Amino acid sequence: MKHAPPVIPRSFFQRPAEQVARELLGSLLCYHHPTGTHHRVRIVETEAYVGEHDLACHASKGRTERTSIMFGPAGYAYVYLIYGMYDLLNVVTGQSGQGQAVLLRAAEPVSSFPPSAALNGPGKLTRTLGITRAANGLDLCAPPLFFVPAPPPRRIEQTPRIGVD
DNA sequence: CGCTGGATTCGA
DNA sequence: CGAATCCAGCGC
Repeated sequence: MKHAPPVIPRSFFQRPAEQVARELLGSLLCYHHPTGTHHRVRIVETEAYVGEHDLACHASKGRTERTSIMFGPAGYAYVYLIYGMYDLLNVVTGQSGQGQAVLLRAAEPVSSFPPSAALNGPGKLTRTLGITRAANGLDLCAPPLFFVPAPPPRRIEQTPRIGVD
């Protein structure tokens, strides 16, 4: 017998960042931490960074060592350190060479989390899950870090860009 | 090789 | 509103 693997396939990410950002809402993010613990959270906020013509996108400054992952194939993690204290987690989207990515801005607990667990912010999300730049370049279509399909929220809000001019 | 600023968060 | 704190990117 066959069970459809409960993992969002790479083809899902090989589409425009804006669309992926929207449809990723409600999905579950699973992370098997090296220490053995594993987390499951529900994605509730994302933001699209649409390649070289998007001035807010790191890829717009040209392809460099750091941003090269964003120009690679979709479905991989682009994690980088911001302001020296927070790691932000992105998913590469679109086709190779476009430099698109979707930033995971916030989530909410699915399984039992300590009360102190804060997931409401791109920096706090990665801090709580224990994701660091060591996860940069990871394949997000297979363990230890992957997404599971789940019903989307009833209502989707769209707000202006956050944290950039 | 030194300087600068950033997709954030917290506290006053 | 400003500080905390790291390092990629760029200029000399």
